[in-house]
Amino acid sequence: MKPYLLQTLKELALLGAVSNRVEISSHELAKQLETSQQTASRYLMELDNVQMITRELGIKKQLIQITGIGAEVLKEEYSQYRQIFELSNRVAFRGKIVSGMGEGKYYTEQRGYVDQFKEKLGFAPYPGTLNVEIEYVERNKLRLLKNYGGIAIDEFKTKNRTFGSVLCFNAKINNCIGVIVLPKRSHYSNILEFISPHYLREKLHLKDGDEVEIVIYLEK
Amino acid sequence: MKPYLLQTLKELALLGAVSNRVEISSHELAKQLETSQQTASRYLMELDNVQMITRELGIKKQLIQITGIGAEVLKEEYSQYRQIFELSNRVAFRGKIVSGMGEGKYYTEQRGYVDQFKEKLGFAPYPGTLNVEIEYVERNKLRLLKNYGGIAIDEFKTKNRTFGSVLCFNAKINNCIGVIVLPKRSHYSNILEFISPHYLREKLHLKDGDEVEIVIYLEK
DNA sequence: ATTACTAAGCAGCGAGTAA
DNA sequence: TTTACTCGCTGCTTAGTAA
Repeated sequence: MKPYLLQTLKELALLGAVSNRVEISSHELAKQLETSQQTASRYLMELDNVQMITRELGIKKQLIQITGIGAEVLKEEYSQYRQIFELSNRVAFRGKIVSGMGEGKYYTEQRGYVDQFKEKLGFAPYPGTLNVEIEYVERNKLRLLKNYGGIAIDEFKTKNRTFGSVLCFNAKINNCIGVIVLPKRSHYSNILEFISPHYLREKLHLKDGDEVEIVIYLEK
Repeated sequence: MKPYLLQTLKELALLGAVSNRVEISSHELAKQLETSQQTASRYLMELDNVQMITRELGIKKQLIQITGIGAEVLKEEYSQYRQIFELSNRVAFRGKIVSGMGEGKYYTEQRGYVDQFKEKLGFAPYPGTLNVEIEYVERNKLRLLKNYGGIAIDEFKTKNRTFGSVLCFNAKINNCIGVIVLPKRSHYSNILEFISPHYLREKLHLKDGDEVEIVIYLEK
């Protein structure tokens, strides 16, 4: 959606056009938007074309109401601003399901991790992790997360090797509860690993390439 | 502020740039905004020019943080969306102080009105109204108001004439409590009349031409 | 008064490229 | 890799104007 159309839609919404028809001329709208009458008129036509408003053209003025589609767009925008200012104890990611190469299963079966998961998270994970690939740029959000803490799982040693400490965050994937596991060290990876008492891939009917929505909840 | 700059600022904020420095290249930003690297770079320069972000240019990437000015712009935007979706029991106006021609005083001194004000609003108004001129286009908001009700003051007759019924709405002008009085009949006027137990013009140090913010609170 | 067309001008876009 | 310049081209804007 073009930014100037969004602005126009918001202006109409502020005049009450979400729930009522609003009487406004292209000239008046132009004044509100600080642009010309011609441009305002064109904006209204464009919004009409993409079915975000309905218009009743009279001989003078026009009655405008925002449609369901238009209201959805505004709500999405509103939710992003809430994300910025209100829900700073939540961090959201979009990503898509990918397969690991069995390392998830290997790690989630280590006694040293499992015992701590039981103690600190309250469950033993289903063997294996659900891997979600996120956009590289979202590592900025991951950095936020690491600063905020999370539930620490300590490192431990077996006779063969050392298993590094990890940070856990309560999260939801497509609204289903689970836990995100991030290696405490290591640089940023574009894969988020999800553990849960259940086999999430089956429970959520997910296959590789599916788009998912992840929301992480910060404790403090 | 140009709409596309606002969108860019919002995108940066979603990555956490309000409270943290965010590491991002113009190419990555371009991908987020679905535009070209050159355009993203130009956007960042423009935002920098108007002091809405600070940049630390490294040889790779850049560290970006939103400034106080930038955060203000985003908050204003957020507040408008709240207006649309949350505070639909509030209606806000901007306007400027104007002088009436003494009619306010004439009306607010009529026994027929004063007695009803005392009974239904709980105070006798200071004689005279504080008049605020609003943008003509905001009559759309006034129409919303009238549909929602308000406190009705009934018409009454003296031996000389009839005084029409009016609708009262609890409101704040520059955060100071008072009551907006709208004639029940009559077409839309671009003047809002404010009554209060106090002499508001003095209490708020207002003079003609001053910009004020009015918020009307709907009961139900 | 309106809305909205045409036409011309100009701002913004992005390919190419330098540093 | 980066950022950001130039410059040609596209598309948005607006003056003029018809209906």
